[in-house]
Amino acid sequence: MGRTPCCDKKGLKKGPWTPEEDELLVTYIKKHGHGSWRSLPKLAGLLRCGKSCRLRWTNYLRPDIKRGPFTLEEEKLVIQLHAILGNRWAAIASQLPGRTDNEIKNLWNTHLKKRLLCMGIDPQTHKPMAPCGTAIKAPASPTTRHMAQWESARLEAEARLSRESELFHTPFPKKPESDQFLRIWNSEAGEAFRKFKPQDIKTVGQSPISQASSSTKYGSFSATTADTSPHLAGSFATENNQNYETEGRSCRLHPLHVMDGSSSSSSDLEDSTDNTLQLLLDFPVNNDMSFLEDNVEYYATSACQQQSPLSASCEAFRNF
DNA sequence: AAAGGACCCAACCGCGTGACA
DNA sequence: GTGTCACGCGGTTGGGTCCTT
Repeated sequence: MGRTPCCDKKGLKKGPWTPEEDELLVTYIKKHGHGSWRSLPKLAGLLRCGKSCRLRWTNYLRPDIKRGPFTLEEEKLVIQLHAILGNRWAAIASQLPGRTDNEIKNLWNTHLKKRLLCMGIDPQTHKPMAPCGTAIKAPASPTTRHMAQWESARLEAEARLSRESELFHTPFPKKPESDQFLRIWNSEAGEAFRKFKPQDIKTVGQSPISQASSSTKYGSFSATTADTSPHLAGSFATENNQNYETEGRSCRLHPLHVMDGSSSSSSDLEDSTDNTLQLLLDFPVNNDMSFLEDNVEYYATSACQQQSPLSASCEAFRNF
């Protein structure tokens, strides 16, 4: 299957957008929504391809775009998320309201990458670099990998929900971040977790995560998580066990919390899988997600306070 | 003040993939 | 099952701006 051109480029304008073009695009989208990007330029009276219009809108003209320099908190968050997700800018951007993937990509390539290098941190591995300039190689523990995969899948799902709810007619409400987690919880991923039974692992061999993600466009994730998710669920719940208070008080649930794979061996995880998975299944299912309300702040601070694979980047960044 | 290098960032390019006929 | 369309994503580019000499 050959790649099809995004549009017939004959007579189409390229290069910087003029204020007049911006005005045409904004006016049209405000009135009709973007609909099909391919047909939008013609309908809006623009001599641009749909792709160009989409990029201009998503990266610049969207009313919820947050302009101006990144704050220190945002930069820290980008570094932390990059340690988990790598160069998956869209997934990272989904965690920074008002910031675009392009903006974050530029921030990373122009500022953060260099800053980490200057501090002796490998920007790809987020580990201290050996004197020769290469990162000190330490094999990621299964726990680390599993949590990273879970975090990736979670962020992907969240990004998708975010996109779905980002129809123009909605006035871009400023929702508390916890609402996003509530949406996740109510989404297919959360649904799968709520319905998941331990025996499913044995009989089906597929995790709730992979079940949930298999129906999404992010199926490529499910292929990965399917192999590992029993461990993932174990590690997820194991850590949760350390922070979950059953008396109805607040509890922490955050993957970054468990990024230190050295804290538990894989055999420990195997042994505790039944108990911990049960704990996971015992999670509140009545939409009481108050325990996640401090999640965002947790993102911004937790990895820096703990010994995690992120701690090298965070520590160096904090002291920069 | 001028020249040239460094930096920044908006925009483009090409690929991967889901949806659909 | 296959081909096409449409879209989103990550990588790259190039022109404008800033900084240094």
